[in-house]
Amino acid sequence: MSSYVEENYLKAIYKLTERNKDGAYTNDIAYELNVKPGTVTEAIKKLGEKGLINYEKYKAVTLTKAGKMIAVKTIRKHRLWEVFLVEKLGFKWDEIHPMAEELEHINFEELTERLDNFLGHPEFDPHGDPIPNKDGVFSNHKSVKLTSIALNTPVVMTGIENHTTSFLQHLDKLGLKLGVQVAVKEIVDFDKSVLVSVNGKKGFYLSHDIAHNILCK
Amino acid sequence: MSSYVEENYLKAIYKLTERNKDGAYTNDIAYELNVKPGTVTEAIKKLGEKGLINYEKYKAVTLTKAGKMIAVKTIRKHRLWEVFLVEKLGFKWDEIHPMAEELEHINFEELTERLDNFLGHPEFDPHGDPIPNKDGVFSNHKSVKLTSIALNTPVVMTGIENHTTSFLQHLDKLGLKLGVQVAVKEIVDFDKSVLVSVNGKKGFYLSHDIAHNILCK
DNA sequence: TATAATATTTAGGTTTACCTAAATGTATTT
DNA sequence: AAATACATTTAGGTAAACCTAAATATTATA
Ligand SMILES: [Mn+2]
Ligand SMILES: [Mn+2]
Ligand SMILES: [Mn+2]
Ligand SMILES: [Mn+2]
Repeated sequence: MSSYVEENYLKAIYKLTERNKDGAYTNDIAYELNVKPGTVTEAIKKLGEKGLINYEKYKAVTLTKAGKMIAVKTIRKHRLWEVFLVEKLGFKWDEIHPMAEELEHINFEELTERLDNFLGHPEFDPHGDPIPNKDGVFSNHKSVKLTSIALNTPVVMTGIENHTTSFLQHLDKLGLKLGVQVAVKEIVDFDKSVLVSVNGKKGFYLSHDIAHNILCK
Repeated sequence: MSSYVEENYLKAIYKLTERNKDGAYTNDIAYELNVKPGTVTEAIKKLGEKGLINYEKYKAVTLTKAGKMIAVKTIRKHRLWEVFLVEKLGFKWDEIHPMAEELEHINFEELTERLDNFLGHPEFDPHGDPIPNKDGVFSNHKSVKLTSIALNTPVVMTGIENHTTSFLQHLDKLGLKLGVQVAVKEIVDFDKSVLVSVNGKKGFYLSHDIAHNILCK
């Protein structure tokens, strides 16, 4: 299996396992990678034989230590390139993901480490997601959803839980970017929408759905 | 045909056609890409159908306008990434080619143009090769081989005609890098080796073979 | 101009990564 | 516990990009 395809399977399994501790299901992997379930069965059997995942027929799969390392290193490359695209080339945070999806498969350790150095060893990517170090260790963020912040308690926006272009662009329009100070002024009883202030200034209402996808500290 | 493979065929044909104006031969393309001649025949037929090359059975192939554009754009990406790797990440000129071979296939026009801008619109790559602009136009260098420079005429080293690691590393060892001033002090009758001075200082002898691969202006 | 040498193509295979659709296994609901 | 729904696997195919080896063209040489 080409490293391109292999890395994408392992990354998908990693992502799904973060949510579902049991492991990743065939159908979910298929959905994540835009392929059909039969294709996934074939692929995960091979990854199992390679010792990269734990595969048992009809069971959810999990990553082995080796598989997890490849997944995490791919995430590291992805996020470092995203930092490069934003910090050095001036792209916006909603434009970078497709490029990083390709760049993450360029495998030269020396390139990754020099890039990391060039960028000043960033700890988080432009979406606030942590960048694992070269040994695969993540620095822990401990952020919480905006929907669980107490009233009138100022916090800093540190991340997001939805990475769609439309969500990112909407946040831009509202001036909600990483680092801004946010405070919840009111929780609307009717629909759980929240009134927020941004950097002290009088703010606006956010739907529960939006607030739920904003992370703060 | 994947853009990765397609770009490599077109690039190889471009390179071979630069030398052999008739076009590129099946066997030469095969050698260039490390594949077997039968594989090339199959590939060039498809590229012909796509309108990227002019293919006639048993004849050398040439690039169409469309094919040439893809080849040149691939070369542009390759050389821009090489500048990045040297200027920004601090790699040496003998380390960068394999990485650029991968990076050149990342196809996002906006990425290429922003990279170009970030690098200050370089005209030449770290090996002295010209970087075509986004319309595929090369700036002309007009350099000549060190073997055809008149005695005691100081010139500037601007390029090389051999890109092997061993050649590059040898030049490094001799202090022969792009931009140095070189003068031919003597041409040895016996073996056509040349005595050169470098940046005014007393120099050393270079075999004809080495001198022949050094370009000056 | 035959013959030999060399280049190119063709024929028949393989592997990878995908597909559809049928078969089978697992889970949920009556 | 059957029946039904849903998930997963299997079976059989395809297309891309490679291979080897045989067949055929072209080119060079005797
Ligand atoms: Mn991303
Ligand atoms: Mn990100
Ligand atoms: Mn190169
Ligand atoms: Mn170069």
